[in-house]
Amino acid sequence: MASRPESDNDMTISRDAGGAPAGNRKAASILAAARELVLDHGFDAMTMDMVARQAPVSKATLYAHFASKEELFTAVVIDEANRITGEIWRIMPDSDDVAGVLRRIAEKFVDVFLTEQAMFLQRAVIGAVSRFPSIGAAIFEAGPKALTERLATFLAGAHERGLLNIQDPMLAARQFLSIVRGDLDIRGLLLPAVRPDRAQIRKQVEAGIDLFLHFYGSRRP
Amino acid sequence: MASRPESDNDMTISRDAGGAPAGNRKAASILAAARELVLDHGFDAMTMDMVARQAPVSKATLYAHFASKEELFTAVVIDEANRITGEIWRIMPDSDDVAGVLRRIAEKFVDVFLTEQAMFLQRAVIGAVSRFPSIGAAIFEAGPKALTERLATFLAGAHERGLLNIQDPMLAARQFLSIVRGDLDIRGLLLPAVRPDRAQIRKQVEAGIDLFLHFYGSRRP
DNA sequence: GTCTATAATTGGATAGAC
DNA sequence: GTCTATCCAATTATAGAC
Repeated sequence: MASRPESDNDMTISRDAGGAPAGNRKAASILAAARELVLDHGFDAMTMDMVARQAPVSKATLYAHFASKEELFTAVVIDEANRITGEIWRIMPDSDDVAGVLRRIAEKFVDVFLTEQAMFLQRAVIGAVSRFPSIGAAIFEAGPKALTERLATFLAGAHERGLLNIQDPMLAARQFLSIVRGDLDIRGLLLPAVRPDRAQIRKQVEAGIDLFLHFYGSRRP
Repeated sequence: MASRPESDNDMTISRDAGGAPAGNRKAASILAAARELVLDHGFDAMTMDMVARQAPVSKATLYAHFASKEELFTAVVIDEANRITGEIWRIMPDSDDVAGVLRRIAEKFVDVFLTEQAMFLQRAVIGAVSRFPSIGAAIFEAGPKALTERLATFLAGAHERGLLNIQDPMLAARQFLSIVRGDLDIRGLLLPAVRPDRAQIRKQVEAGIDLFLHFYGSRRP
């Protein structure tokens, strides 16, 4: 967690063009600092003093931009979730090579969602859900739900073209993502020190695709 | 979360037989209070004052039994994890009715692991892992890892008896549990207010067993 | 808008009497 | 072992000068 690229697609912050004053830069640096601290320490272990020190701004300035710690946390989390899920949206093409598309989706999925960074985010969010349920709902909508629906749409299209035989696309999409995921998410959440084994992940992805296609291949099960 | 049955299998607390004085009852009531508060609020939102008030004991008494908040939290979590996983151990028989066994495992699995209670526990643990990694490791060993290994042993036995065709029992066990789980864990963790749909869960379990057996059934895939 | 300094509260942990 | 009362550090949030 040494260095992390700064978020670049936040809607509330315009780029620092000529006219934009230092205020936006301050807000951006606050958000960047908060992002790093949230990902490293979670909600509770991150203090507003730490944010102010790292930004670096005064606490008064910090509160001038974000009314409370919760609001700052929510801003960080939603921003990050959109950034992460956006990675997968881009590589969801409509091709007749079903196995190839599934492989690319699966590999991108494990690459993006199971990174150390995404794990820190999930840990922070899950730990905060009890107190801020709306954050959990927002993440669920922007993340797993959107991804499953997108995949289900692709699977339904493949079914109509006779490439697959799928009666319930949403169920099949959930199954596919679950198989590919395996226990990687649990391991990542509970064992922060253990680095995942890339070779085993690849093997798990391949085996998952085989299992899925063996059942949903065009021949009627 | 109105009432919750009290834990009854804690090793550090003897039952309140004749000789046992009030000390054990105090410790038990502390643990019960902490358990409820941990499950309802998580580690940080639970304060030692709340525990003392709910036990009800004084804070000094509390600290006489548990040296720190972390120690109390760990005691609660390990105790609860053993209780939950113990539920599944019991119904893992050695039968030739593979589909029946898998169905019973899957149903018990979703029943036990995906209860509101277990979800609160997972939320509390995951939120605390960043600061107390040993807790995450302990839960992982006692929970997912032990269950997967046990299931893998059963699958390997079925393979040797010619009932299934499984080359990698651990991989297959992970796949089976993942399919059955689907996105129920994510939903449970992120959407505490949403009650799971029992009918859909049952359908998901059945579909998962079909998918699994279609590939690993005795005929060579 | 931004800063320094501080208020106000909370919460983990303890002292001393019984 | 248990209680009441309290200490001390940390933390969120704000007041007032510039």
